[in-house]
Amino acid sequence: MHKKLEPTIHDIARELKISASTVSRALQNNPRISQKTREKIAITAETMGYRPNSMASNLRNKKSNTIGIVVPLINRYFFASVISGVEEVAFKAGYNVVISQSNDLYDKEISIVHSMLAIRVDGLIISIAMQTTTFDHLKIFRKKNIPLVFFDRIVPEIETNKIVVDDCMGAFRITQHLIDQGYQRIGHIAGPQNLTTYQDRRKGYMEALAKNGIAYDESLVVTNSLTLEDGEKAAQYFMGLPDPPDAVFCSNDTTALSAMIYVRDKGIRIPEDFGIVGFSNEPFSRVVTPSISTIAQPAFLMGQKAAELILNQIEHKEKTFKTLVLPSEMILRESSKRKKD
Amino acid sequence: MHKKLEPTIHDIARELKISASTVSRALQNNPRISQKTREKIAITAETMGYRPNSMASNLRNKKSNTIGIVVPLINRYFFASVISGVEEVAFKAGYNVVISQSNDLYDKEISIVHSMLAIRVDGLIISIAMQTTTFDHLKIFRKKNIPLVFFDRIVPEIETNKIVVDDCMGAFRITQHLIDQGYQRIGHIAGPQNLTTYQDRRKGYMEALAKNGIAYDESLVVTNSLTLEDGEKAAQYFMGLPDPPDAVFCSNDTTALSAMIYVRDKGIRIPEDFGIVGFSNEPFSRVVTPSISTIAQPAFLMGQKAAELILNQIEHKEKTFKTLVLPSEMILRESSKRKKD
DNA sequence: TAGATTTGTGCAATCGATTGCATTTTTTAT
DNA sequence: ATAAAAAATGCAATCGATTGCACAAATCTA
Repeated sequence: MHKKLEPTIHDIARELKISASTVSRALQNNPRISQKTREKIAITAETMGYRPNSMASNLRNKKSNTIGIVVPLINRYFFASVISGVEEVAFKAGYNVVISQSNDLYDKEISIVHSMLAIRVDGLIISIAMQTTTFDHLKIFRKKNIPLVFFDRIVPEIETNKIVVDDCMGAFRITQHLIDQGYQRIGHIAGPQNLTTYQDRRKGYMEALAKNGIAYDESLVVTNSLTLEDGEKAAQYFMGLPDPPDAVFCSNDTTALSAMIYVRDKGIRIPEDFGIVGFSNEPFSRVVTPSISTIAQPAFLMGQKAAELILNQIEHKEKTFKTLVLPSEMILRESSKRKKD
Repeated sequence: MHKKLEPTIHDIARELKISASTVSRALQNNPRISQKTREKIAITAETMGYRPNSMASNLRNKKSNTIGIVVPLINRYFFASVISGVEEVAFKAGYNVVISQSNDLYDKEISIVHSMLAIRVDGLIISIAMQTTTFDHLKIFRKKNIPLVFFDRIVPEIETNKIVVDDCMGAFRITQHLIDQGYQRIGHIAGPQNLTTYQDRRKGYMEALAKNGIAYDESLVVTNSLTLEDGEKAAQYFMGLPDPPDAVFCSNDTTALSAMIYVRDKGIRIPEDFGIVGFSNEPFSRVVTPSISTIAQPAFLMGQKAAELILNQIEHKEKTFKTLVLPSEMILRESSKRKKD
């Protein structure tokens, strides 16, 4: 017995002694095909185990039914959650989701983006790599008019849909919280300043200081890549200052954690003697001791919204671009609450 | 000016006044085309911004260059890491990765798997849903001879490539560790027993008891879905027993964590009065207080291996199936080390 | 220089589904 | 019963890349 191939509409047509066009139309429930034939075809298709070949219809329709998503790292909780949200919405709408990760490398990002173009994704959702500072590879999408959505790490100079959380406001509020708790000298661990995300967090920090009449002290701001090691080094730097800070706002929870461990191991009490807050609400920040105050970003929602935006562009040919700013939520925990309420 | 379409090989052919076949061959570096023509074509393709339409070639070649991956939940660290590993290997090999999540629901899994068939994935990598107990939707792959790889949550009755960690051994060793630490009555929080993963962890636990001449006490084993709440409830149950255990081996870190918090909040000292160990090495287990002893699974490696297996099947038409058992690693932390070494 | 090779290109069919237009069949009106 | 209108179906081209085979051009042989 030779290999059994997948049945096609032609096989169904032959079986029923009708034309392939009729089969095609019937399967799409085209009203021009009589009810009777449609049912007959549906049944035959079912019994023959027919499944439409999407490569063929995609080719003909010039539509891949695929959404691409590019993130720095898939196994980062925030990004994984965004992907999860995208998948949920896309799947319901009948789209497939192709993923790839840049590992925060510029060259890989370029390579990925080109591959996404090659497979003719109907739209691309992307959060750019830390390394990325030029954007020709993304401008192609605008030129070719392929829907493009940036999330979290956006590119201001490209006009398209964008979704961010209110980084500035989040940073402002949590810095204000530190001030409210009576901390006097507040340091900041800032992330790469080529990313608006981290620019904004820094801005929120500075605005909170300004609003409370606290002078901005550049020596209290450390800029790095926000790894565990970076957090520890920053903490070490802070503690070595002649007049060290008594609290620090970290641009992510990872550095908040390693800084906290460093400070704690120095025998400094948290939050009594030193306050720490992070950003992102990583799962661990809730369960470490002391638990870390932070800003929660609605990652899953962000993914859903990103998918909705891109689907609108794809299907309704929405022409206007918006920038969604999703609200962040301040979550206060042990690491910064030294006042009793 | 009307819409500028993507150039095709026909456009290149027209431009150079040659045939599309020649262009096609030249772009594939077919030696039958002269060096000179090949270069000419390469240059024209470049200047025209030509990108092969993969839908067209996929259709013709009956190959989608796509690997599907189905996991219960994308934003679970373990699964996200596996996906990350798959993506890395697949991308290097020129394959795209399409993802979908079952949310541990049987019906969604079926729906996803059918959609993967519809887009004609060249292979599927899957970890089945907790709910899944019948497997017709997966047997289709065997029938149609589409490469299939199970990882972590496998289906024993389907003969194909599989990758697991040594759950039984991991469970055995960490239970043995508890015994070595002098714990006498060791409980177990078991996961859904329709999954081999959790069967094996339970088996390892029982074997360790047996080896040490400890009678198996059914009242010390709780089976549930391993959520945070389940862990807390289990702990509550254990502590309410007339003769409660003095240690517990939890089938995942999530229940280990919530059980630990419950026990700790009861004022019981960990590890002095009560030992806790988990499974999976979730990122948080290292940073909570006390840190949780656990079994690390090489998730990223698992993803890489899964991709390699499936690529071998796809490209070299490898006929034999193997079951890779990756070694797990025992990571001892504060929650179970009460003896000084 | 004619004939045999080798090398380079092109023709046309193919992959499977879709669709404008033409054609056939059925229904309705007169 | 017959023309006109409506409904159902089929033909053939198309989407873009690939490839077996045929044919043409260049090179070699005697």
